[in-house]
Amino acid sequence: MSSINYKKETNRTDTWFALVDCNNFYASCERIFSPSLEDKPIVVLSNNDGCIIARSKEAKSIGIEMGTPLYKAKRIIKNSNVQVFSSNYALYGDISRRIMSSLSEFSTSVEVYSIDEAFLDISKERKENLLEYGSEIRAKIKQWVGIPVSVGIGKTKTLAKLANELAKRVVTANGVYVIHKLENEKKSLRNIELEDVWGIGNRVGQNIRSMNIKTIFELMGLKQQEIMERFNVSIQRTIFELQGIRCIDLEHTPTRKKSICVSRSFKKQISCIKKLEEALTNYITNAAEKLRKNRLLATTIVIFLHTNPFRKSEPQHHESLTYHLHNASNDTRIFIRISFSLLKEIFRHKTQYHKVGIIFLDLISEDEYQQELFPKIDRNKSMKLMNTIDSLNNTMGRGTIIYASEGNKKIWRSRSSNKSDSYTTQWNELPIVKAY
DNA sequence: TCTGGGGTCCTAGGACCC
DNA sequence: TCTGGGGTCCTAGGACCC
Repeated sequence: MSSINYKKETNRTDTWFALVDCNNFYASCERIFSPSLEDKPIVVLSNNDGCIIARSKEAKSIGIEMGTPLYKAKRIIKNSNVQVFSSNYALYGDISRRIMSSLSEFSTSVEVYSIDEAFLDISKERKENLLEYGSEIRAKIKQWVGIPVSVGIGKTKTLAKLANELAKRVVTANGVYVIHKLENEKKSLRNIELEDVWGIGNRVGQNIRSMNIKTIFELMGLKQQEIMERFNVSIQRTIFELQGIRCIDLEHTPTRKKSICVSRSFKKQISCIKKLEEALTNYITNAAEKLRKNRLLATTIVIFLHTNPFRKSEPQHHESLTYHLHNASNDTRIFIRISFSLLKEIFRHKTQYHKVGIIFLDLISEDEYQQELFPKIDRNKSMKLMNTIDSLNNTMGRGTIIYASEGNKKIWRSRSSNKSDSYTTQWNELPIVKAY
């Protein structure tokens, strides 16, 4: 059994982390510019209008479950007049950026953990009244950006996460909860399951239960030796963190990406390789743009395709192919050329495909690039061209310059039948205010 | 008819090397 | 009669997260 480097003795005891989590983030974003939606049930759909991935409080309370396919919820949506939105990542991403930059007012150490969550190290800022500080954060974000957030505070990231769960569930908490010592929280944790702990999913939860450990308290009450013997490092870390022993630090600088993936399901199944190439061109264009934005080069590319796994009666095909480049690159043209030949190898005729995608792996920084001895492509020219295309697409709008192999019919486009405007990122979609 | 997308980390097992 | 041991790297798959 491997073990972790856990340092009880050297562990700073005066650390306080806050986890700020936006409530029903996507649904709340939709409300900022449509105040009439306040108090109404809202759901937001995944790409291709497939599943429900965000629900307002009202939508949750009428029993709409996370991840439900839209078609299964049609009836309740109609009966309860639920407002349905296709996902609008331009809007959510921009609102997220505003929140994260606001949070830097409250701590010099902010880790942006996801689009709607951030960890703050608030040890220095305000130790004497944590609850008050949490409330201040909550009030200011609502005032400045218009998004309701919950704040959980604890001595480790795992405890801050758990506190955040309580901030949402404990009625009297008003969206802010501080865990000083987990031992004292028996009452409020009554309805919290093992799986509600950050790092414990369904599988691990089941395993732990099968060891006859049923509650968070039993789990955190284990002796060190027992923990080391019975669990792998990930779970060891989680348990120590519950005990207030810090094992997971704040990540101050965003770590360099290790992979970049772009893939989408199609509106309709596709059996023609030409159409797959068109879709793939579009995904590669996006993925390569991400590479360049992060000043990265890819050394390995993987392309994959598959049929619709839910259509069990139809022949299934699920395959991927990997290619290692001699020289790392971020030139879209090179990726398109290679991908097309990979696609030809795995494509099967008379098969109804549902999705293709590309993954870039083994990413290196542009600064680490080693010049080829006999380059086939002039790298300076390539960089100039890519930069020009990127800047045109940035300033004039996405899709101003596209690659010919993307085609113009775009029958592979994902469904997005009810998307709100990109109020804050597109000049022509600015909200209009009428004053009478 | 209709079921998302994008990541990270850990582990076990095999290949390979000396 | 007798056929080691230890280390590293790679990969696939599992589990987790949002």
